[in-house]
Amino acid sequence: MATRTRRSQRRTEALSRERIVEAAVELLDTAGESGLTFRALTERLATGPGAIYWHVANKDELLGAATDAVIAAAVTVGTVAGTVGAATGTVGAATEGSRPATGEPGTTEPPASPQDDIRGVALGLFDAIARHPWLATQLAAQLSRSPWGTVTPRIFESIGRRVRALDVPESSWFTVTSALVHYILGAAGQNAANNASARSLPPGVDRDRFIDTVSRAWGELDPDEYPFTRAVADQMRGHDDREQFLAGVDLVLAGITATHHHGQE
Amino acid sequence: MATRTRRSQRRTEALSRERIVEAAVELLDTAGESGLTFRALTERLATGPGAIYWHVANKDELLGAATDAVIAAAVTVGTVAGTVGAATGTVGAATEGSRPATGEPGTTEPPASPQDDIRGVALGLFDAIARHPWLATQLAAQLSRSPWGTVTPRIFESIGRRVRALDVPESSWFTVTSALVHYILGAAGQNAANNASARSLPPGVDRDRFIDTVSRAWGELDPDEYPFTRAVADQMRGHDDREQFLAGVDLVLAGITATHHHGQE
DNA sequence: TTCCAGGTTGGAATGTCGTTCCAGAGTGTC
DNA sequence: GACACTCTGGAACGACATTCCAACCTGGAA
Repeated sequence: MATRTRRSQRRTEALSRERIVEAAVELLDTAGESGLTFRALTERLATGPGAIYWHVANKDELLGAATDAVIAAAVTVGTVAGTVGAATGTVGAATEGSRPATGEPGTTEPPASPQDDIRGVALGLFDAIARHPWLATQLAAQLSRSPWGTVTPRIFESIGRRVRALDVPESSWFTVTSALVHYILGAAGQNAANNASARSLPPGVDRDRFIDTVSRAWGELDPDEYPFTRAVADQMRGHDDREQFLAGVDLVLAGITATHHHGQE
Repeated sequence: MATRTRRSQRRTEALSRERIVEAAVELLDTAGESGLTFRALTERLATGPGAIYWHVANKDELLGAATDAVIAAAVTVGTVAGTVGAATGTVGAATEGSRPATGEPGTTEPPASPQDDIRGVALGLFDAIARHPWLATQLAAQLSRSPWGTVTPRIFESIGRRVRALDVPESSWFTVTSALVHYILGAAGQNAANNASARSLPPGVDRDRFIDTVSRAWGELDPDEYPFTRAVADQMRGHDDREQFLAGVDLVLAGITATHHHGQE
Protein backbone atom coordinates (compact mmCIF):
# COMPACT_ATOMS: atom_id res chain seq x y z
CA MET A 1 0.00 0.00 0.00
CA ALA A 2 2.76 2.40 0.87
CA THR A 3 4.37 1.42 -2.37
CA ARG A 4 1.14 2.29 -4.12
CA THR A 5 1.32 5.82 -2.84
CA ARG A 6 4.81 6.08 -4.20
CA ARG A 7 3.65 4.60 -7.47
CA SER A 8 0.97 7.12 -7.99
CA GLN A 9 3.49 9.92 -7.70
CA ARG A 10 4.98 8.97 -10.98
CA ARG A 11 2.21 10.83 -12.72
CA THR A 12 0.03 13.38 -11.02
CA GLU A 13 -2.68 10.78 -11.38
CA ALA A 14 -1.88 7.19 -12.27
CA LEU A 15 -3.77 5.71 -15.17
CA SER A 16 -6.41 3.26 -14.06
CA ARG A 17 -9.43 1.54 -15.48
CA GLU A 18 -11.72 3.82 -13.50
CA ARG A 19 -10.03 6.96 -14.73
CA ILE A 20 -10.34 5.73 -18.29
CA VAL A 21 -14.01 4.86 -17.92
CA GLU A 22 -14.65 8.20 -16.29
CA ALA A 23 -13.00 10.04 -19.15
CA ALA A 24 -14.95 7.93 -21.63
CA VAL A 25 -18.26 8.88 -20.01
CA GLU A 26 -17.32 12.54 -20.12
CA LEU A 27 -16.39 12.31 -23.77
CA LEU A 28 -19.62 10.49 -24.57
CA ASP A 29 -21.67 13.08 -22.72
CA THR A 30 -20.04 16.09 -24.28
CA ALA A 31 -19.24 14.90 -27.78
CA GLY A 32 -21.80 12.16 -28.35
CA GLU A 33 -21.35 8.58 -29.38
CA SER A 34 -18.99 9.45 -32.20
CA GLY A 35 -16.94 11.64 -29.89
CA LEU A 36 -15.46 8.69 -28.06
CA THR A 37 -12.31 7.85 -30.01
CA PHE A 38 -9.07 6.45 -28.73
CA ARG A 39 -7.36 9.49 -30.13
CA ALA A 40 -9.50 11.83 -28.06
CA LEU A 41 -9.02 9.57 -25.05
CA THR A 42 -5.24 9.59 -25.33
CA GLU A 43 -5.21 13.38 -25.56
CA ARG A 44 -7.54 13.83 -22.63
CA LEU A 45 -5.51 11.42 -20.51
CA ALA A 46 -2.16 12.59 -21.90
CA THR A 47 -1.04 9.11 -22.80
CA GLY A 48 -0.86 6.69 -25.72
CA PRO A 49 -3.17 3.98 -27.05
CA GLY A 50 -1.01 1.21 -25.65
CA ALA A 51 -1.49 2.43 -22.11
CA ILE A 52 -5.26 2.41 -22.52
CA TYR A 53 -5.28 -1.01 -24.10
CA TRP A 54 -3.39 -2.30 -21.11
CA HIS A 55 -6.40 -1.55 -18.91
CA VAL A 56 -9.20 -2.16 -21.40
CA ALA A 57 -9.54 -4.93 -23.96
CA ASN A 58 -11.17 -2.91 -26.72
CA LYS A 59 -13.70 -0.20 -27.44
CA ASP A 60 -16.69 -2.46 -26.92
CA GLU A 61 -15.56 -3.35 -23.44
CA LEU A 62 -14.95 0.29 -22.70
CA LEU A 63 -18.47 1.18 -23.81
CA GLY A 64 -19.82 -1.63 -21.70
CA ALA A 65 -17.95 -0.43 -18.66
CA ALA A 66 -19.19 3.12 -19.19
CA THR A 67 -22.77 1.89 -19.51
CA ASP A 68 -22.41 -0.24 -16.43
CA ALA A 69 -21.03 2.60 -14.36
CA VAL A 70 -23.80 5.02 -15.26
CA ILE A 71 -26.61 2.50 -14.88
CA ALA A 72 -25.31 1.31 -11.55
CA ALA A 73 -25.43 4.86 -10.24
CA ALA A 74 -28.87 5.53 -11.68
CA VAL A 75 -30.49 2.35 -10.39
CA THR A 76 -28.89 2.75 -6.98
CA VAL A 77 -30.14 6.28 -6.54
CA GLY A 78 -33.48 5.12 -7.86
CA THR A 79 -33.67 2.36 -5.31
CA VAL A 80 -32.91 4.47 -2.29
CA ALA A 81 -35.37 7.32 -2.55
CA GLY A 82 -38.19 8.37 -4.80
CA THR A 83 -35.71 8.81 -7.65
CA VAL A 84 -36.85 12.25 -8.57
CA GLY A 85 -33.61 13.56 -7.23
CA ALA A 86 -31.77 11.66 -9.91
CA ALA A 87 -32.92 14.27 -12.38
CA THR A 88 -30.69 16.96 -10.99
CA GLY A 89 -27.45 15.69 -12.38
CA THR A 90 -24.19 17.21 -13.38
CA VAL A 91 -25.04 17.90 -16.95
CA GLY A 92 -28.53 19.09 -16.22
CA ALA A 93 -29.91 18.69 -19.70
CA ALA A 94 -33.24 18.11 -21.30
CA THR A 95 -35.51 17.43 -18.34
CA GLU A 96 -37.12 20.18 -16.40
CA GLY A 97 -40.40 21.24 -14.88
CA SER A 98 -43.49 19.20 -14.06
CA ARG A 99 -42.50 16.45 -11.73
CA PRO A 100 -45.79 14.83 -10.81
CA ALA A 101 -43.95 11.95 -9.22
CA THR A 102 -43.62 10.70 -5.70
CA GLY A 103 -43.17 13.59 -3.34
CA GLU A 104 -41.34 16.64 -2.12
CA PRO A 105 -37.73 16.16 -1.23
CA GLY A 106 -36.78 16.07 2.40
CA THR A 107 -40.05 14.94 3.84
CA THR A 108 -40.33 11.25 4.63
CA GLU A 109 -43.30 10.02 2.69
CA PRO A 110 -45.89 7.52 3.75
CA PRO A 111 -44.89 4.10 2.41
CA ALA A 112 -45.11 4.43 -1.36
CA SER A 113 -47.28 2.05 -3.35
CA PRO A 114 -45.57 -0.41 -5.69
CA GLN A 115 -46.98 1.65 -8.53
CA ASP A 116 -45.26 4.77 -7.27
CA ASP A 117 -42.09 2.78 -6.80
CA ILE A 118 -42.19 1.63 -10.38
CA ARG A 119 -42.81 5.17 -11.56
CA GLY A 120 -39.80 6.22 -9.54
CA VAL A 121 -37.44 3.64 -10.97
CA ALA A 122 -38.75 4.29 -14.46
CA LEU A 123 -38.16 8.01 -14.08
CA GLY A 124 -34.69 7.30 -12.75
CA LEU A 125 -33.82 5.38 -15.91
CA PHE A 126 -35.57 7.94 -18.08
CA ASP A 127 -33.57 10.76 -16.59
CA ALA A 128 -30.32 8.85 -16.77
CA ILE A 129 -30.85 8.16 -20.44
CA ALA A 130 -31.87 11.76 -21.03
CA ARG A 131 -28.63 12.92 -19.42
CA HIS A 132 -26.56 10.37 -21.32
CA PRO A 133 -28.24 9.91 -24.70
CA TRP A 134 -25.65 7.36 -25.81
CA LEU A 135 -27.06 5.04 -23.14
CA ALA A 136 -30.05 4.20 -25.30
CA THR A 137 -28.08 2.45 -28.02
CA GLN A 138 -25.62 1.00 -25.59
CA LEU A 139 -28.31 -0.36 -23.31
CA ALA A 140 -30.06 -2.12 -26.15
CA ALA A 141 -26.81 -3.68 -27.25
CA GLN A 142 -25.81 -4.60 -23.74
CA LEU A 143 -29.13 -6.08 -22.72
CA SER A 144 -28.75 -8.63 -25.45
CA ARG A 145 -25.04 -9.02 -26.07
CA SER A 146 -24.44 -10.17 -22.54
CA PRO A 147 -27.59 -10.71 -20.48
CA TRP A 148 -25.34 -12.44 -18.00
CA GLY A 149 -23.54 -9.18 -17.28
CA THR A 150 -24.46 -6.92 -14.41
CA VAL A 151 -26.57 -4.42 -16.34
CA THR A 152 -29.52 -6.55 -17.32
CA PRO A 153 -30.14 -8.22 -13.98
CA ARG A 154 -29.81 -4.88 -12.24
CA ILE A 155 -32.59 -3.29 -14.26
CA PHE A 156 -34.70 -6.41 -14.35
CA GLU A 157 -34.42 -6.94 -10.63
CA SER A 158 -35.21 -3.35 -9.87
CA ILE A 159 -38.46 -3.41 -11.84
CA GLY A 160 -39.31 -7.03 -11.13
CA ARG A 161 -39.40 -6.69 -7.36
CA ARG A 162 -42.04 -4.01 -7.64
CA VAL A 163 -44.02 -6.10 -10.09
CA ARG A 164 -44.06 -8.90 -7.56
CA ALA A 165 -45.40 -6.45 -5.01
CA LEU A 166 -48.30 -5.72 -7.35
CA ASP A 167 -49.81 -9.16 -6.68
CA VAL A 168 -49.19 -10.23 -10.23
CA PRO A 169 -49.46 -14.02 -10.37
CA GLU A 170 -46.05 -15.63 -10.46
CA SER A 171 -46.61 -17.19 -13.87
CA SER A 172 -46.78 -13.71 -15.37
CA TRP A 173 -43.81 -12.17 -13.63
CA PHE A 174 -41.47 -12.55 -16.52
CA THR A 175 -43.90 -11.35 -19.16
CA VAL A 176 -45.11 -8.35 -17.19
CA THR A 177 -41.63 -7.26 -16.15
CA SER A 178 -40.35 -7.64 -19.68
CA ALA A 179 -43.18 -5.50 -21.01
CA LEU A 180 -42.43 -2.77 -18.50
CA VAL A 181 -38.70 -2.81 -19.16
CA HIS A 182 -39.26 -2.79 -22.89
CA TYR A 183 -41.58 0.17 -22.71
CA ILE A 184 -39.27 2.08 -20.40
CA LEU A 185 -36.18 1.51 -22.48
CA GLY A 186 -38.01 2.06 -25.75
CA ALA A 187 -39.60 5.32 -24.71
CA ALA A 188 -36.53 6.60 -22.90
CA GLY A 189 -34.38 5.72 -25.87
CA GLN A 190 -36.65 7.54 -28.25
CA ASN A 191 -36.64 10.57 -26.01
CA ALA A 192 -32.88 10.55 -25.74
CA ALA A 193 -32.52 10.33 -29.50
CA ASN A 194 -34.93 13.20 -29.86
CA ASN A 195 -32.98 15.37 -27.47
CA ALA A 196 -29.71 14.49 -29.14
CA SER A 197 -30.92 15.42 -32.59
CA ALA A 198 -32.69 18.52 -31.38
CA ARG A 199 -29.44 19.59 -29.78
CA SER A 200 -27.21 18.88 -32.74
CA LEU A 201 -28.94 19.80 -35.94
CA PRO A 202 -29.26 23.55 -36.31
CA PRO A 203 -27.01 25.19 -33.75
CA GLY A 204 -28.81 27.68 -31.58
CA VAL A 205 -32.18 26.15 -32.20
CA ASP A 206 -33.70 24.80 -29.05
CA ARG A 207 -36.05 21.95 -28.35
CA ASP A 208 -39.20 24.07 -28.66
CA ARG A 209 -38.35 25.23 -32.12
CA PHE A 210 -37.41 21.68 -33.09
CA ILE A 211 -40.77 20.32 -31.97
CA ASP A 212 -42.44 23.24 -33.65
CA THR A 213 -40.82 22.33 -36.93
CA VAL A 214 -41.91 18.71 -36.67
CA SER A 215 -45.42 19.71 -35.70
CA ARG A 216 -45.67 22.02 -38.66
CA ALA A 217 -44.33 19.35 -41.02
CA TRP A 218 -46.89 16.86 -39.75
CA GLY A 219 -49.63 19.41 -40.18
CA GLU A 220 -48.83 19.72 -43.85
CA LEU A 221 -49.00 16.03 -44.70
CA ASP A 222 -51.40 14.67 -47.29
CA PRO A 223 -54.87 14.72 -45.67
CA ASP A 224 -55.87 11.53 -47.46
CA GLU A 225 -52.85 9.45 -46.52
CA TYR A 226 -52.13 10.85 -43.08
CA PRO A 227 -55.34 12.07 -41.46
CA PHE A 228 -54.42 10.90 -37.98
CA THR A 229 -50.89 12.24 -37.97
CA ARG A 230 -52.21 15.60 -39.14
CA ALA A 231 -54.77 15.58 -36.39
CA VAL A 232 -52.24 15.08 -33.57
CA ALA A 233 -49.72 17.55 -34.97
CA ASP A 234 -51.01 20.14 -32.55
CA GLN A 235 -50.98 17.84 -29.54
CA MET A 236 -47.29 17.15 -29.88
CA ARG A 237 -46.50 20.84 -29.78
CA GLY A 238 -47.32 21.33 -26.13
CA HIS A 239 -46.41 17.96 -24.70
CA ASP A 240 -43.95 17.46 -21.86
CA ASP A 241 -41.55 14.59 -22.33
CA ARG A 242 -41.51 13.37 -18.76
CA GLU A 243 -45.25 13.67 -18.39
CA GLN A 244 -45.87 11.71 -21.52
CA PHE A 245 -43.38 9.08 -20.49
CA LEU A 246 -45.11 8.69 -17.14
CA ALA A 247 -48.50 8.52 -18.83
CA GLY A 248 -47.20 5.56 -20.79
CA VAL A 249 -45.96 3.87 -17.64
CA ASP A 250 -49.37 4.43 -16.08
CA LEU A 251 -51.02 2.92 -19.11
CA VAL A 252 -49.02 -0.26 -18.70
CA LEU A 253 -49.63 -0.27 -14.96
CA ALA A 254 -53.35 0.12 -15.55
CA GLY A 255 -53.17 -2.76 -17.98
CA ILE A 256 -51.49 -4.90 -15.36
CA THR A 257 -54.12 -4.19 -12.75
CA ALA A 258 -56.91 -4.73 -15.25
CA THR A 259 -55.50 -8.00 -16.54
CA HIS A 260 -54.55 -9.51 -13.22
CA HIS A 261 -57.40 -7.93 -11.34
CA HIS A 262 -57.36 -8.14 -7.60
CA GLY A 263 -58.96 -6.38 -4.59
CA GLN A 264 -58.38 -2.65 -4.76
CA GLU A 265 -58.51 -1.01 -8.16
CA MET B 1 -38.89 6.80 -71.96
CA ALA B 2 -37.97 4.82 -75.03
CA THR B 3 -34.47 6.14 -74.57
CA ARG B 4 -34.49 4.82 -71.01
CA THR B 5 -35.03 1.30 -72.29
CA ARG B 6 -32.04 1.66 -74.56
CA ARG B 7 -30.00 3.05 -71.71
CA SER B 8 -30.47 0.06 -69.48
CA GLN B 9 -28.98 -2.21 -72.07
CA ARG B 10 -25.57 -0.75 -71.52
CA ARG B 11 -24.88 -3.06 -68.59
CA THR B 12 -26.83 -6.20 -67.95
CA GLU B 13 -28.36 -4.13 -65.19
CA ALA B 14 -27.78 -0.41 -64.97
CA LEU B 15 -26.74 1.00 -61.63
CA SER B 16 -29.60 2.81 -59.97
CA ARG B 17 -30.52 4.06 -56.56
CA GLU B 18 -32.97 1.21 -56.15
CA ARG B 19 -30.41 -1.42 -57.04
CA ILE B 20 -27.98 0.10 -54.55
CA VAL B 21 -30.56 0.18 -51.77
CA GLU B 22 -31.56 -3.36 -52.56
CA ALA B 23 -27.98 -4.55 -52.34
CA ALA B 24 -27.55 -2.61 -49.10
CA VAL B 25 -30.53 -4.35 -47.53
CA GLU B 26 -29.19 -7.72 -48.56
CA LEU B 27 -25.81 -6.94 -47.09
CA LEU B 28 -27.37 -5.71 -43.87
CA ASP B 29 -29.50 -8.82 -43.59
CA THR B 30 -26.73 -11.29 -44.23
CA ALA B 31 -23.74 -9.61 -42.65
CA GLY B 32 -25.31 -7.39 -40.01
CA GLU B 33 -24.95 -3.69 -39.41
CA SER B 34 -21.19 -3.78 -39.69
CA GLY B 35 -21.39 -5.75 -42.91
CA LEU B 36 -22.57 -2.76 -44.90
CA THR B 37 -19.37 -1.17 -46.15
CA PHE B 38 -18.76 0.67 -49.36
CA ARG B 39 -16.12 -1.89 -50.16
CA ALA B 40 -18.59 -4.75 -49.93
CA LEU B 41 -21.11 -2.72 -51.88
CA THR B 42 -18.70 -1.99 -54.73
CA GLU B 43 -17.78 -5.67 -54.96
CA ARG B 44 -21.37 -6.85 -54.95
CA LEU B 45 -22.33 -4.31 -57.58
CA ALA B 46 -19.08 -4.67 -59.53
CA THR B 47 -18.40 -0.95 -59.55
CA GLY B 48 -16.44 1.72 -57.71
CA PRO B 49 -17.23 4.05 -54.83
CA GLY B 50 -17.63 7.02 -57.13
CA ALA B 51 -20.49 5.40 -58.96
CA ILE B 52 -22.36 4.74 -55.74
CA TYR B 53 -21.77 8.24 -54.45
CA TRP B 54 -23.31 9.54 -57.65
CA HIS B 55 -26.66 8.04 -56.62
CA VAL B 56 -26.40 8.34 -52.84
CA ALA B 57 -25.11 11.25 -50.78
CA ASN B 58 -23.46 9.24 -48.00
CA LYS B 59 -23.81 6.17 -45.82
CA ASP B 60 -26.40 7.74 -43.55
CA GLU B 61 -28.67 8.49 -46.46
CA LEU B 62 -28.20 4.96 -47.72
CA LEU B 63 -29.17 3.52 -44.34
CA GLY B 64 -32.18 5.79 -44.28
CA ALA B 65 -33.28 4.67 -47.71
CA ALA B 66 -32.86 1.02 -46.74
CA THR B 67 -34.93 1.55 -43.60
CA ASP B 68 -37.59 3.37 -45.52
CA ALA B 69 -37.85 0.66 -48.15
CA VAL B 70 -38.24 -2.16 -45.64
CA ILE B 71 -40.67 -0.30 -43.39
CA ALA B 72 -42.82 0.76 -46.30
CA ALA B 73 -43.19 -2.86 -47.32
CA ALA B 74 -43.86 -4.06 -43.79
CA VAL B 75 -46.49 -1.48 -42.95
CA THR B 76 -48.23 -1.97 -46.27
CA VAL B 77 -48.45 -5.72 -45.87
CA GLY B 78 -49.52 -5.19 -42.31
CA THR B 79 -52.35 -2.96 -43.37
CA VAL B 80 -53.81 -5.26 -45.97
CA ALA B 81 -54.21 -8.58 -44.19
CA GLY B 82 -53.65 -10.02 -40.76
CA THR B 83 -49.92 -9.49 -41.15
CA VAL B 84 -48.99 -12.96 -40.07
CA GLY B 85 -47.92 -13.65 -43.62
CA ALA B 86 -45.22 -11.06 -43.26
CA ALA B 87 -43.25 -13.51 -41.17
CA THR B 88 -42.53 -15.81 -44.08
CA GLY B 89 -39.96 -13.66 -45.77
CA THR B 90 -36.98 -14.27 -47.97
CA VAL B 91 -34.46 -14.66 -45.21
CA GLY B 92 -36.76 -16.65 -43.00
CA ALA B 93 -34.87 -16.13 -39.79
CA ALA B 94 -35.59 -15.90 -36.13
CA THR B 95 -39.33 -16.27 -35.90
CA GLU B 96 -40.89 -19.67 -36.07
CA GLY B 97 -43.61 -21.76 -34.54
CA SER B 98 -46.56 -20.67 -32.40
CA ARG B 99 -48.36 -17.94 -34.20
CA PRO B 100 -51.28 -17.19 -31.93
CA ALA B 101 -52.21 -14.19 -34.00
CA THR B 102 -55.24 -13.15 -35.95
CA GLY B 103 -56.31 -15.95 -38.22
CA GLU B 104 -55.56 -18.68 -40.68
CA PRO B 105 -54.30 -17.55 -44.03
CA GLY B 106 -56.67 -17.73 -46.95
CA THR B 107 -59.96 -17.45 -45.13
CA THR B 108 -61.54 -14.03 -45.03
CA GLU B 109 -62.08 -13.16 -41.40
CA PRO B 110 -65.05 -11.41 -39.85
CA PRO B 111 -64.31 -7.69 -39.50
CA ALA B 112 -61.45 -7.48 -37.05
CA SER B 113 -61.69 -5.36 -33.92
CA PRO B 114 -59.39 -2.36 -33.59
CA GLN B 115 -57.52 -4.36 -30.97
CA ASP B 116 -56.87 -7.16 -33.43
CA ASP B 117 -55.85 -4.61 -36.03
CA ILE B 118 -53.30 -3.15 -33.66
CA ARG B 119 -51.99 -6.60 -32.84
CA GLY B 120 -51.66 -7.19 -36.55
CA VAL B 121 -49.71 -4.05 -37.27
CA ALA B 122 -47.55 -4.61 -34.20
CA LEU B 123 -46.75 -8.13 -35.29
CA GLY B 124 -45.95 -6.87 -38.75
CA LEU B 125 -43.38 -4.49 -37.34
CA PHE B 126 -42.12 -7.12 -34.91
CA ASP B 127 -41.57 -9.61 -37.69
CA ALA B 128 -39.98 -7.04 -39.96
CA ILE B 129 -37.51 -6.11 -37.26
CA ALA B 130 -36.88 -9.77 -36.46
CA ARG B 131 -36.06 -10.41 -40.10
CA HIS B 132 -33.91 -7.28 -40.35
CA PRO B 133 -32.30 -6.82 -36.93
CA TRP B 134 -30.47 -3.69 -38.07
CA LEU B 135 -33.86 -2.00 -38.31
CA ALA B 136 -34.03 -1.55 -34.55
CA THR B 137 -31.10 0.82 -34.31
CA GLN B 138 -31.91 2.48 -37.58
CA LEU B 139 -35.53 3.05 -36.67
CA ALA B 140 -34.63 4.70 -33.41
CA ALA B 141 -32.19 6.98 -35.19
CA GLN B 142 -34.61 7.71 -38.00
CA LEU B 143 -37.63 8.36 -35.79
CA SER B 144 -35.76 11.19 -34.20
CA ARG B 145 -33.24 12.40 -36.72
CA SER B 146 -35.93 13.26 -39.23
CA PRO B 147 -39.47 12.92 -37.91
CA TRP B 148 -40.50 14.81 -41.01
CA GLY B 149 -39.39 11.95 -43.19
CA THR B 150 -41.71 9.26 -44.42
CA VAL B 151 -40.88 6.59 -41.86
CA THR B 152 -42.23 8.15 -38.70
CA PRO B 153 -45.57 9.30 -40.04
CA ARG B 154 -46.09 5.93 -41.69
CA ILE B 155 -45.75 4.03 -38.43
CA PHE B 156 -47.52 6.65 -36.38
CA GLU B 157 -50.42 6.84 -38.79
CA SER B 158 -50.74 3.09 -38.98
CA ILE B 159 -51.05 2.70 -35.23
CA GLY B 160 -52.84 5.96 -34.59
CA ARG B 161 -55.81 5.22 -36.83
CA ARG B 162 -56.55 2.10 -34.84
CA VAL B 163 -56.17 3.97 -31.58
CA ARG B 164 -58.78 6.43 -32.77
CA ALA B 165 -61.06 3.49 -33.52
CA LEU B 166 -60.74 2.45 -29.87
CA ASP B 167 -62.85 5.41 -28.74
CA VAL B 168 -59.89 6.96 -27.00
CA PRO B 169 -60.73 10.62 -26.30
CA GLU B 170 -59.03 12.88 -28.78
CA SER B 171 -56.97 14.63 -26.13
CA SER B 172 -55.15 11.38 -25.43
CA TRP B 173 -54.51 10.32 -29.01
CA PHE B 174 -50.94 11.45 -29.08
CA THR B 175 -50.00 10.06 -25.69
CA VAL B 176 -51.62 6.69 -26.22
CA THR B 177 -50.25 6.24 -29.71
CA SER B 178 -46.78 7.24 -28.57
CA ALA B 179 -46.90 4.71 -25.77
CA LEU B 180 -47.89 1.94 -28.14
CA VAL B 181 -45.25 2.82 -30.70
CA HIS B 182 -42.60 3.07 -28.01
CA TYR B 183 -43.47 -0.31 -26.57
CA ILE B 184 -43.59 -1.93 -29.99
CA LEU B 185 -40.29 -0.53 -31.14
CA GLY B 186 -38.62 -1.11 -27.78
CA ALA B 187 -39.70 -4.71 -27.47
CA ALA B 188 -39.12 -5.52 -31.11
CA GLY B 189 -35.70 -3.92 -30.96
CA GLN B 190 -34.74 -5.89 -27.89
CA ASN B 191 -35.89 -9.06 -29.55
CA ALA B 192 -33.96 -8.32 -32.69
CA ALA B 193 -30.82 -7.63 -30.70
CA ASN B 194 -31.32 -10.89 -28.85
CA ASN B 195 -31.64 -12.84 -32.06
CA ALA B 196 -28.64 -11.13 -33.56
CA SER B 197 -26.39 -11.92 -30.63
CA ALA B 198 -27.72 -15.44 -30.28
CA ARG B 199 -26.91 -15.98 -33.93
CA SER B 200 -23.43 -14.51 -33.83
CA LEU B 201 -21.71 -15.49 -30.63
CA PRO B 202 -20.85 -19.18 -30.56
CA PRO B 203 -21.26 -20.52 -34.07
CA GLY B 204 -23.49 -23.53 -34.26
CA VAL B 205 -25.26 -22.70 -31.03
CA ASP B 206 -28.93 -22.03 -31.61
CA ARG B 207 -31.40 -19.80 -29.85
CA ASP B 208 -32.53 -22.45 -27.39
CA ARG B 209 -29.07 -23.05 -26.11
CA PHE B 210 -28.48 -19.32 -25.90
CA ILE B 211 -31.56 -18.79 -23.77
CA ASP B 212 -30.61 -21.81 -21.73
CA THR B 213 -27.25 -20.24 -20.97
CA VAL B 214 -28.81 -16.98 -19.89
CA SER B 215 -31.39 -18.76 -17.79
CA ARG B 216 -28.70 -20.77 -16.06
CA ALA B 217 -26.61 -17.64 -15.43
CA TRP B 218 -29.59 -15.88 -13.90
CA GLY B 219 -30.30 -18.89 -11.73
CA GLU B 220 -26.86 -18.64 -10.22
CA LEU B 221 -27.03 -14.99 -9.17
CA ASP B 222 -26.63 -13.90 -5.58
CA PRO B 223 -29.89 -14.82 -3.81
CA ASP B 224 -29.69 -11.75 -1.61
CA GLU B 225 -29.13 -9.21 -4.34
CA TYR B 226 -31.18 -10.76 -7.13
CA PRO B 227 -34.04 -12.78 -5.67
CA PHE B 228 -36.52 -11.80 -8.36
CA THR B 229 -34.25 -12.38 -11.31
CA ARG B 230 -33.37 -15.80 -9.92
CA ALA B 231 -37.04 -16.60 -9.54
CA VAL B 232 -37.93 -15.88 -13.16
CA ALA B 233 -34.87 -17.62 -14.58
CA ASP B 234 -37.01 -20.66 -15.27
CA GLN B 235 -39.84 -18.73 -16.86
CA MET B 236 -37.59 -17.28 -19.51
CA ARG B 237 -36.47 -20.71 -20.58
CA GLY B 238 -39.74 -21.74 -22.17
CA HIS B 239 -41.02 -18.42 -23.41
CA ASP B 240 -41.96 -17.72 -27.00
CA ASP B 241 -40.79 -14.36 -28.30
CA ARG B 242 -43.85 -13.53 -30.38
CA GLU B 243 -46.24 -14.66 -27.67
CA GLN B 244 -44.51 -12.55 -25.09
CA PHE B 245 -44.44 -9.58 -27.40
CA LEU B 246 -48.18 -9.91 -28.01
CA ALA B 247 -48.81 -10.25 -24.29
CA GLY B 248 -47.12 -6.92 -23.83
CA VAL B 249 -49.26 -5.33 -26.53
CA ASP B 250 -52.33 -6.75 -24.82
CA LEU B 251 -51.19 -5.30 -21.53
CA VAL B 252 -51.01 -1.84 -23.05
CA LEU B 253 -54.34 -2.35 -24.82
CA ALA B 254 -55.91 -3.42 -21.55
CA GLY B 255 -54.48 -0.33 -19.94
CA ILE B 256 -56.02 1.83 -22.62
CA THR B 257 -59.47 0.31 -22.18
CA ALA B 258 -59.19 0.52 -18.42
CA THR B 259 -58.04 4.12 -18.42
CA HIS B 260 -60.44 5.44 -21.03
CA HIS B 261 -63.23 3.07 -20.03
CA HIS B 262 -66.21 2.88 -22.27
CA GLY B 263 -69.08 0.46 -23.02
CA GLN B 264 -67.82 -3.02 -23.84
CA GLU B 265 -64.85 -4.31 -21.90
C1' DT C 1 -21.00 9.89 -90.17
C1' DT C 2 -18.46 12.73 -86.91
C1' DC C 3 -18.26 15.28 -82.93
C1' DC C 4 -19.46 17.16 -78.56
C1' DA C 5 -21.55 18.04 -73.93
C1' DG C 6 -22.87 16.18 -70.03
C1' DG C 7 -24.48 12.31 -67.36
C1' DT C 8 -22.15 8.29 -65.41
C1' DT C 9 -18.38 5.26 -64.02
C1' DG C 10 -14.55 3.10 -61.34
C1' DG C 11 -9.83 3.39 -59.69
C1' DA C 12 -6.53 6.03 -57.04
C1' DA C 13 -5.76 8.93 -53.15
C1' DT C 14 -6.84 11.11 -48.44
C1' DG C 15 -7.62 11.33 -43.63
C1' DT C 16 -9.52 9.10 -39.51
C1' DC C 17 -10.51 5.27 -37.01
C1' DG C 18 -9.55 0.90 -33.90
C1' DT C 19 -5.98 -1.92 -32.94
C1' DT C 20 -1.24 -4.07 -32.64
C1' DC C 21 3.65 -3.91 -31.84
C1' DC C 22 7.52 -2.89 -29.37
C1' DA C 23 11.28 -0.43 -27.22
C1' DG C 24 11.77 1.32 -23.13
C1' DA C 25 10.71 3.56 -18.35
C1' DG C 26 9.37 2.77 -13.55
C1' DT C 27 9.36 -0.26 -9.54
C1' DG C 28 10.26 -3.97 -6.30
C1' DT C 29 13.35 -8.09 -5.41
C1' DC C 30 17.57 -10.67 -5.13
C1' DG D 1 23.71 -3.32 -9.28
C1' DA D 2 21.06 -6.60 -12.20
C1' DC D 3 16.84 -8.93 -13.04
C1' DA D 4 11.67 -9.58 -13.78
C1' DC D 5 7.57 -7.48 -13.83
C1' DT D 6 3.98 -4.00 -14.66
C1' DC D 7 2.97 -0.24 -17.22
C1' DT D 8 3.68 3.39 -20.79
C1' DG D 9 3.37 5.93 -25.25
C1' DG D 10 4.92 6.46 -29.98
C1' DA D 11 5.01 4.33 -34.52
C1' DA D 12 2.81 1.52 -37.73
C1' DC D 13 -1.10 -1.30 -40.01
C1' DG D 14 -5.29 -2.36 -42.21
C1' DA D 15 -10.15 -1.03 -42.83
C1' DC D 16 -13.20 2.37 -43.31
C1' DA D 17 -16.02 6.58 -45.46
C1' DT D 18 -15.33 9.94 -48.50
C1' DT D 19 -13.26 12.89 -52.35
C1' DC D 20 -11.09 13.57 -56.79
C1' DC D 21 -10.57 12.92 -61.41
C1' DA D 22 -9.55 10.86 -65.87
C1' DA D 23 -12.03 8.17 -68.76
C1' DC D 24 -16.32 6.28 -70.45
C1' DC D 25 -20.89 6.02 -72.62
C1' DT D 26 -24.89 7.99 -74.91
C1' DG D 27 -28.07 11.03 -77.25
C1' DG D 28 -28.33 14.80 -80.06
C1' DA D 29 -26.11 18.54 -83.13
C1' DA D 30 -23.31 19.48 -87.13
